[in-house]
Amino acid sequence: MKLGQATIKDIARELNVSTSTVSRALKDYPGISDETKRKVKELADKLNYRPNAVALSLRKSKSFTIGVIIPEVVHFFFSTVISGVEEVAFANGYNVILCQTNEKFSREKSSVETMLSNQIDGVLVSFSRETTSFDHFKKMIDLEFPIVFFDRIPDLENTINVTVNDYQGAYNAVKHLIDQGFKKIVHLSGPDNLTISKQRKEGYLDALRDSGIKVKPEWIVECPYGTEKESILITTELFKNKENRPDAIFAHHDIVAAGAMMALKALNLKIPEDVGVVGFSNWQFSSMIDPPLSTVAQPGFQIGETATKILLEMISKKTNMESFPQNIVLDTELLIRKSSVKV
Amino acid sequence: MKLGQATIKDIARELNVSTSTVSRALKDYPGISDETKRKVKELADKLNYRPNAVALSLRKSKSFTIGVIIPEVVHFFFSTVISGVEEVAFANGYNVILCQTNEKFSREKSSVETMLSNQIDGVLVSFSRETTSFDHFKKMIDLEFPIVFFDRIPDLENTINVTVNDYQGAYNAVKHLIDQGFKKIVHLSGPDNLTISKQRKEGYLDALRDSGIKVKPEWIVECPYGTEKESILITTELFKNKENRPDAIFAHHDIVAAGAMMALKALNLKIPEDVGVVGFSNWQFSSMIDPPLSTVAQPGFQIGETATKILLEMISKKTNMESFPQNIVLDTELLIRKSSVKV
DNA sequence: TTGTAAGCGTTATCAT
DNA sequence: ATGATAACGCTTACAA
Repeated sequence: MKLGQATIKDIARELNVSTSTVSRALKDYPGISDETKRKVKELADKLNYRPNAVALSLRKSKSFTIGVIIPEVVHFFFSTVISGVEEVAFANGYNVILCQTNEKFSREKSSVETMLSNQIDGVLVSFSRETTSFDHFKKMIDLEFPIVFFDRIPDLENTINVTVNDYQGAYNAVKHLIDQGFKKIVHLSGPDNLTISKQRKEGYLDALRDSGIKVKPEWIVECPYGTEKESILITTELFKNKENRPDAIFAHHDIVAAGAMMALKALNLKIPEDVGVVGFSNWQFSSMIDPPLSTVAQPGFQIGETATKILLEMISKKTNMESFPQNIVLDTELLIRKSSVKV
Repeated sequence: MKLGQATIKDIARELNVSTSTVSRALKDYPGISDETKRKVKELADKLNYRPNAVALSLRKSKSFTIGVIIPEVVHFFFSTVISGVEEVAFANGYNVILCQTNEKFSREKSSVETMLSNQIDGVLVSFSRETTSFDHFKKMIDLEFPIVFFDRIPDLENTINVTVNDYQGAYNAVKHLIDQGFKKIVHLSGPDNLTISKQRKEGYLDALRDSGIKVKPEWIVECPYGTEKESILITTELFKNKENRPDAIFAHHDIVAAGAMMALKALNLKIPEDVGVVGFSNWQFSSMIDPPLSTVAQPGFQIGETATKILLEMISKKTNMESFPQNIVLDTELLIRKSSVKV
């Protein structure tokens, strides 16, 4: 495309051979004289020849590019996943095209269109908060287009998903709070339509139930946006009255937990003496805040790696769809720090 | 590429017209009967026709794709920049291909090759910590390949760069520490080969000089990796002895500052009473740590937006190279929080 | 108003 | 050992 870029044709012309000869020489096909090979390669080198990946894509119906659709890059979790994706993709000669939806359904749909138009070989998806219809993904699946969902997975048949055990992670976190002697544990939950939110809520509920603690409905508050500000407002509301004040928080993720901690401090409540706090995701900052935040760590990098490995396998069709594990569930790890440990 | 994907040929065959007619009808070219247009569009719709972007790329020598080469996605600053890039690219119908170098020179070189092979229309670059030779970029520039550097800019002629005023940001930060009464201010600096590191160091030096403070050589310590751990080690070393102990830290970025704060706390030094701390970049966590960290905020999103806008202009050659501003320098903002304010 | 054909860069197939 | 040709999907002179 760049004016200066040499093509196979240029080499062929200059050497008075055919393009097929050049093509073959460059890839060491049998049946090309060493002499020719040498000349071709030398000239290619000199002209700084670089195969045109676009022409190859067209010819081979394969672009060596995978797409990633995620809500937002700036979320630590997602950027960690991308790192894992990039790593595996790069190691296998694949490029990564990135589309962030900013949690918008419309952007997600157009991202899917773009990706299909661009003949990408497969796609990794974690869908937006707004997404409730999955027709756009269904379409891809029906076309047998390689697609792997991670973190946020859809309610569809025959999808391949990579997640962490959100239920167990939440269960362990809440169990830990109970073990520490906390009894009135509220849950700042995530958007209701996401499976991860449901799973974490279930884990929370079951942990309380298993310990014989009756859950009050007002203990579960949805934080749909998951921002610090939202969390501060909600937490302040929950804790401002002395009577019946809860004594612990299990937050849907660390930003929400951090917001809650700020609100608690503003109310002059001590963490963990008055209120224990556990978050989810182990964001970069979680070990640095005061007190350090206990949290459920998700292996983001590993999620990215795993999802990409599976996707690349699907692409190269080493195996058929049926042989793929439908759901890969990775383990979380409860990191106990000061915010939840009674002294 | 997907077996199921309809092409212009399919439509042509089914409708008994030529492919050119279909092509023209689809894009409302003049000189096509309304009747034909209608039929073509209807069928296209029914077959779920989607133009093959790869074929278009090849034909037009234009891929509507830009590349981004950065050290690491997981850095809050870079992911913020990507957000800005994505936003502008998307709004203009461009895709974003992402390559992270993991701060490796070799990866950077191969990324450049990949991008060139893939006929991307332009590239945004913030190079790796290891990079000291710029031949690979020089090659692109000589080919008049559209390229915009941001944040980390090379020592090359005729490049277009988007940065923040690191010098001024650092100067303001250190001036602020001096105004607060701190006198023995150390600088935990960045990798020496990066312009940003040099600029920040200069700002630091000039601020001290302008206030008549003599800088001791041992006050400047390089933190090449910029990790929390590295910073903890270095800070502990710097502050463990009572005599001649410094009384403030200006860190090259917030992670380093956060590490320093952890080290100070471990030494039982109070922030900001005993030691004032200012960071750089306003990472997400900076307002949440204890005490909240004063820092120099960089407009990451805006850097991404600006760089991408310029790149797209270069691509569409609305203007010629000479008319481009060589250096866009955006302003930083000093965010004063508790970590640097003497009570 | 529509069709024909060439071409973007590459490779696979069939000749020679 | 090498060449000619068609094809991938699409656009665009040029012709009709």
